[in-house]
Amino acid sequence: MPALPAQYQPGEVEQRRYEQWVAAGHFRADAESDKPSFSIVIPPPNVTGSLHIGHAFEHTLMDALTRRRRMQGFEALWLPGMDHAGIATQNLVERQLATEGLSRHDLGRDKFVERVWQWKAESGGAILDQMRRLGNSVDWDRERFTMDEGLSRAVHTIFKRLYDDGLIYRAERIINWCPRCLTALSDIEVEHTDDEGELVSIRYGDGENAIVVATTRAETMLGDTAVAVHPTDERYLHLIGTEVELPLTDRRIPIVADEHVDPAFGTGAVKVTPAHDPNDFEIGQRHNLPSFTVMDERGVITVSGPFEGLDRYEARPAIVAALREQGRIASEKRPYVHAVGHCSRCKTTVEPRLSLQWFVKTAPLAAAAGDAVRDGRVRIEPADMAKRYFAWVDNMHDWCISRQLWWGHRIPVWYGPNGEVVCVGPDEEPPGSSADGWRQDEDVLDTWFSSALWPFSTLGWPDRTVDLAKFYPTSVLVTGYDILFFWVARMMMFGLYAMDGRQPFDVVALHGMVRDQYGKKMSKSFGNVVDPLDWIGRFGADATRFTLARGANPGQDVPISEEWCQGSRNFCNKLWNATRFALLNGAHVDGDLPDVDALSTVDRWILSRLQHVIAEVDRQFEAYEFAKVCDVLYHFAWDDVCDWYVELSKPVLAAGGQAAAVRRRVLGHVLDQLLRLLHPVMPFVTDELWIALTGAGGPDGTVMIQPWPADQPRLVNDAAEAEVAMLQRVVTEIRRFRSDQGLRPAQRVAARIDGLAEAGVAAHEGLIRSLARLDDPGADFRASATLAVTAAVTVALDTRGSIDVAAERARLEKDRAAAEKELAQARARLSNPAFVEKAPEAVVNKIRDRLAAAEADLARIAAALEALSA
RNA sequence: GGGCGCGUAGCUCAGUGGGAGAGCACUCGCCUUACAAGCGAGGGGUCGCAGGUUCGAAACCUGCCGCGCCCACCA
Repeated sequence: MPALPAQYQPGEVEQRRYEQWVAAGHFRADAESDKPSFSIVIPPPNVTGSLHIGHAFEHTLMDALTRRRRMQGFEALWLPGMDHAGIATQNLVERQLATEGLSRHDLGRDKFVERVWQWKAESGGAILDQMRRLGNSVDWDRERFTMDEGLSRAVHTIFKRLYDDGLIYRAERIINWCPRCLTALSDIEVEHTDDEGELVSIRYGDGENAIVVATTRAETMLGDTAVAVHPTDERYLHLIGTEVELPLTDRRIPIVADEHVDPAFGTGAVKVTPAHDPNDFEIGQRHNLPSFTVMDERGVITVSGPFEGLDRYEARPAIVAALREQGRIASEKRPYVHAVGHCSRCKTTVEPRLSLQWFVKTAPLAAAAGDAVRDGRVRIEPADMAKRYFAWVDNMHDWCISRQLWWGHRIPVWYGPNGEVVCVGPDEEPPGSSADGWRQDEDVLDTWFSSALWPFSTLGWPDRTVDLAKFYPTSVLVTGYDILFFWVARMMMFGLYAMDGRQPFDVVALHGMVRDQYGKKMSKSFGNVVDPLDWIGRFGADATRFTLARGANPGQDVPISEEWCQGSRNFCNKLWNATRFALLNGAHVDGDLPDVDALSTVDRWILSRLQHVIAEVDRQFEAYEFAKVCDVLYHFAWDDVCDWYVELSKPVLAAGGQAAAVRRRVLGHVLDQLLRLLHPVMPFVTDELWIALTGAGGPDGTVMIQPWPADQPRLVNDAAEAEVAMLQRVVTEIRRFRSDQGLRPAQRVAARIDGLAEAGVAAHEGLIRSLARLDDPGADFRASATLAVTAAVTVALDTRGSIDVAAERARLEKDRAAAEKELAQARARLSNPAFVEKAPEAVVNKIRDRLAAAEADLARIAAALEALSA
C-alpha cells in the first residue's frame, strides 16, 4: 500500500471519492427494498443565485443523518431539488433584461418565461455542483424542480381539489400590494419595521360640526368615505350620524361609531379609507360604506384634479400643503414611529390595496396542522419551538395565493364570455377557446403553494407510486426556524389534506441561522459573509462540515469563524496522522478481535471508552444534538486515542512479539470504528483513511456502506478505566513537576518509583517511565528530589542539579489550601444531620469519598513537603 | 401591543438540583522519528443583580437590569 503523505490534502481526495460513490450507486435509494425506509426531502434552494453557508450547514446536518441511517441498514433516501422562487427569480431575470434596456412586456409572456427557463438551466447547474462539493449523498436520479411537469401536475391537482371542496375562493379584499413588484403578497411576505412617520391633524367640516382626525397618511384622505369615533366617546356623541365636508373634494362623508376606534389615541376620531387600509376596510364593511380607490398599482394618485399623477410620497406633502392653505391643519405635524410593512423581496413599502385575488381558506387546514403536532404525530425539535408553531396555526388568516407575475404555476381557472368561472382539472380541456371569448386567469400561484406539496409531489403524487408508498411520510424535515411559518406549517396543511391525514414528516428538526464568531448576522455590507466554496477550497469539505456541525445546538444560531475551521482542518489532519502511524506500525482490521480476557488493560480501557462513545453518539444523534456528537468524537479521537492510546502503544509496538501483534489488531479496530462514527459528519477523509486502513477495494470498498458501530455493553470495563486513570494521573503529575522545574522534556531523568503496587498500577511502570520520560535508576542514581504523586506513589528523581525548592513548595502550599478547603466543606456537609438524612445515599457516599480523597491528598502533600525539606 | 428566548472564562457556547466545563485565544517549555495543521504543562469565572424555595441553587420560583428574536391592521 502506498505511504500516506504527512499532511491531509483534501482537494484531490474529495473529487475522487465523490465520483466513486456516485459511480457505485451508493446514493441511490431502492423503493422496492425490504429495508426500513429513511427519507429526507431537501428544503429546495431557490434557483436564484448560489448556495450560501446556511445551505452548507443545513446540508451537512441532513447528510449526516442520511449517511448514519444508511450505515444502520435503512433504505436511505435524500431527495434533492430546487424551488422556482417566483418573485425572486422573476425580479432577477427582469433586472438582467433591464441591462439590455428591455422590460418583460417587450418580450411578452411566453418569451419571458422561456428566458427564465434558460436562466434556470445555467444557474441551477452551479447549485448542484456546490452540493457535490459538499459531499451530499443525495439520490441524483430523483432530483426535482417545483416547475417540473410532474410537480406542476401536483399543483394543478390539489388546486382543483381545494377549489371543489370550497377551500379556494376568489374575493375582493384588502391585500398587501408591492407597488414595485406589482403583485399581491401574502401576510408573511411582508416585513414590519418601525419607521418614522409624521402625524398630522386635519380638521374636517366647519363650526359646530368640525371634527379633527389624525393621520400619517394624508394622501389617502381623498378616498375617505367616513370619519369614525368610538360609540361611547362623550366628545363626539352629538356628531354621530351627521355628515361633514371632506376637504379638497366636493364630497360629504358620514360620522360613524365603531368599537375599533381607540378614544385615547390622537383626537379619538379616525378618517376611514376602506380602499387603502385593512382596518378601514372592515369598518367600511360594518357600516356599508363605499370604497374609493385613489391610487393605481404603482402608488400613483388617480383622482382627477391637482394631485392626479403624483406618486404617493409626492402627494402626501402636496395635500398637506393644500390643506394648510385652507387652514385645515389643526396642529403641526409631529414625529411618530409606527410599524410599516415592506415587501420581503424588494423592501418597498407595501401598499394595502383593495383587489380581486385568490385565497385559501385556511381555518380547517390549519386546525388539522395544529392537531398533528398537539397529538404527537409530528414532533418538533427543539420542543420549545412548537409554541411558535401553535401561535401561528391557531391565528392564521386566509392565505392570498395569487400573484401578478409570469413565472410560476398559472391559476387553472377560465372565465367565459358570459361571466362563467370554471376551474379546470389537470386532465381536462379548457372549456372554450379564446375565439369564443374564454380566457385563462392571468395570475400565477404563490411560490410557497408548490413548496407546500414538496414532501409528496416529489415522490410522484397524485399517482400512487412505489416511492410514495415507501418513503412517505418522510422521516425528518431539517430546516431553519425562520421558515417555520412560510413552509413547515403549509406543508403540514397540504400534506395532511392531500395524503388523507398522513403527516408529511415525523419530526421537524429546526436549526438556527449561521452567524459570525461574534454572533452577528452575516451580511455583505458588514463584510463577514463566508462562501462555503472558499472554505472547502482552503480547508476541505470535511473541515467545513465539522465546523458547522460542531456549532449546531438545536434551534440555536450557529457562530462560525475561519479560525475554528482551521481547527477542524487540523482535526482532519490529526485523524490522518493517527491512521498513518497505525499503518506504519502494521495495524490492521482483518480477522477477529482477540477475546477480551486475552487483552491488556490498556486495550480493555480503550475498548471500554469506545463503547461509551458509541452509546453517547447514538444518543446525541437521536436527539439531533449535532454539536454534542462532534464534541464526543473530537475528544475521544484526540484525547483518548491520539494522546494516550497511541502514546501508550509506542513502547508495546517497539518491543514487538505477541503483545505487539494484539495491539496492532486492536488499534486497527479502534480506528475502524472511529472512522465509521465520524463518517456521517466528515465523509471524505474518513473514507480515504478507512480504505487505506482496510485495504478495501472495488465499488463496495467504502466506509459509507459499512455497518454502523454496535453498542456492546459487555466491553465496558470500569476496572480498566480506573486503572488507566491512575496511570494517567501519575504520568501527568510527573510531567507537571518536570515542567514546573524546567527539566527539559527531551532530557531523560533517572528515577525510582515507589508505591505503584499500592496504587494498583504496578504493571504499568514501564509505560509510566516511557510517557513521563524517566530512565531506570542507574548505578550512579542519587535522589535529588522526591515527588509525592499520590498518597502511595512517590518518585525519587535524579535531576542532575538543584531544583527550585521555593517554587515546588509554593505549589504544594496551594494544593494544600485547596485540599483543606475541600476537607472542611465535606466535613461540614456530613456533620449536617439534615443533609445526611435527606440527600440520596449516592450523594452522601460521594461526599464521603471526597472527604477521604482530601485526607489522602493532605497526607501526600505533607509527605512531599517533608521530602522537600530534606 | 402580544409572545418566545438569552445573560456562565478574553470570544463563541455546553452544563439546568449535589465536586464550575469545552473549543479558540492567552502564558511557559519543547522540531520527544504519526502529526509544529504538532507535543507537554499552566493561568483565568463571587455562573447579570436582588430576594425566595431547599439539607444543598449556575440550574427551580418572583422581581429588577441588559440583550435578542418572532408575531401584530392603532390611525
